[in-house]
Amino acid sequence: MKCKSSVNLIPKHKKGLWSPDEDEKLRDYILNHGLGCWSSVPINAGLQRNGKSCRLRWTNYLRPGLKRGMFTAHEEQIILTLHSTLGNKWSQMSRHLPGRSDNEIKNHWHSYLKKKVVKSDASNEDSSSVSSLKSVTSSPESSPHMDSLSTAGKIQPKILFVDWISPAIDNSDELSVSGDVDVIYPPWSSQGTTKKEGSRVSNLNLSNEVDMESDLNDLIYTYLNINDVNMYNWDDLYSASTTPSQSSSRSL
DNA sequence: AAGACGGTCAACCGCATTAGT
DNA sequence: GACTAATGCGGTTGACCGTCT
Repeated sequence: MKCKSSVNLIPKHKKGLWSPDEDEKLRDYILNHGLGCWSSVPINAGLQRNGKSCRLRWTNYLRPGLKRGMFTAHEEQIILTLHSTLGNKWSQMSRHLPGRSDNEIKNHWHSYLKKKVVKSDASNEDSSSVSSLKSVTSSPESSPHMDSLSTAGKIQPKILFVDWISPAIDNSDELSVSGDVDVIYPPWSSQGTTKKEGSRVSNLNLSNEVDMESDLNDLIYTYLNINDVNMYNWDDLYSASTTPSQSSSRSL
């Protein structure tokens, strides 16, 4: 945990909005060196920021795979479901919404969803919409997207960031979905760097481990609702995580 | 046209937790 | 076990922008 960095060498830390130049420095540094000690990142990257600020900027804005843009109705439903069971556990929610940062979910909740819920509760306390939401949220495993996922004929995802998979799942090399899925272990992935040495695309044949199924299915269902893959920063992803010949999912 | 107001979002702050010494 | 520093997390702030009056 401790990091032998020369934090004291930093005279003062810049605050406020990030400039494009700063973004580029941070992105270039992480893509080239991977994630290590955040306190040393600004020094090595030539930024007058503290490590905390760099981490936030990376996770909320620069990290490849971030979706950005409007939340879909499905994503909002997931947030409502999770919030009713987890409360204000934004980081836990973000694990169920690949491509969304905890900050993004939190902001969307405070700016929109919270009011929506309040309005809904006030207008129809005994309405079916409220009761249906509560019935959905009584058990995380019984969420509507989980139910519909079990139906046949769904398109399978072709590619997943390892960061989108919970650490619990990633403890095994075998993942519990049917078919082939490309799991990407990019150099910035804390989960992937040690196990896969980064910069690899692993084409995994997935097995049927029941105890892992629900979490991964949840994740995949979310993925299936992504309509426009171009909203992802695929260029950054592939340039950093693969060599051109390895991009088996390039056709996505 | 311009000021007020409200909504959104990026970023900061402070506390809690984790992990090394 | 105590101390210390790094990191994670949630709450809050402030800048910006669009709409309203």
